[in-house]
Amino acid sequence: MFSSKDQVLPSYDPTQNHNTLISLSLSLSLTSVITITNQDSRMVRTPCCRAEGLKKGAWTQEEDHKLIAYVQLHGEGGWRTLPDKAGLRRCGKSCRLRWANYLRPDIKRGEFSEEEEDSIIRLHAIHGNKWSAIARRLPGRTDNEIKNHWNTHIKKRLVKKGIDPLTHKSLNGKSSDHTETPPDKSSVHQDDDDQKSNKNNALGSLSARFLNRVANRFDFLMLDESCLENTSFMRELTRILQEDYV
DNA sequence: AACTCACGCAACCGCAGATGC
DNA sequence: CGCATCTGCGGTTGCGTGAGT
Repeated sequence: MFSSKDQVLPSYDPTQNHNTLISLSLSLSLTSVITITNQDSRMVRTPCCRAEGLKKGAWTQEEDHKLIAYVQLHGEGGWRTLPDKAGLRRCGKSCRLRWANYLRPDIKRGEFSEEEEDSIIRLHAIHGNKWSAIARRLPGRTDNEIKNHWNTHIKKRLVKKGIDPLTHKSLNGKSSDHTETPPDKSSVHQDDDDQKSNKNNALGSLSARFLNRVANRFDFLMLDESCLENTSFMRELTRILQEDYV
């Protein structure tokens, strides 16, 4: 049931938030709509790496060794303070990423098998671009790796086969219900403008990120592919959001 | 051999949600 | 309860490399 990621990261249990998620009302989604659409009022956050002189770019062997040694000794977590303690001139975020995507001992390197690719396609049909959710179900593969593989290989292959990688339906235009079709990522910024100028169209042009968040909140309900086919579910969701938003 | 282009992948960035105080 | 900080996630960028000319 648990992926290797969960085993390696005992402090992180993706299932533990479900009760919290259940209690979240759709008004939270409304908040998300407003946040997404109002790019101009985007909150300014302090950069994660305030200190100057922090190294960026490719990691050296020495840095890798330091990070591995530290994590093996102290475990994961405390990424903010880890660089200082481990003697690394790196941002904590960068350390976490390096560990999670490259240094973790359980990471499976090398080409994706056919079975793995099939799983990715199937899981993408259910979860969309929720790479971490997909990664949890593919032991040894990281979300970053899966995301890269999807974008560089699988997506192209599906298009070649005449399958829309976003909807997983035929590109021949058989699908007529666009309410369940996530928007193309390239249209996200344009969509934001549309939403500002036309409130009624807001729901039809939400960003993929927002849809993913909504999907995430319903993750515990969407346990199989039938949910994807369940257009009434999507219509109901749209209706609820519309009621909240308008 | 030199140059350009396309591709793949590691790493970065900015945000949202979780958590701590 | 509200604010600040930390962590995780998805989108994006940019560098290295190999193929093509």
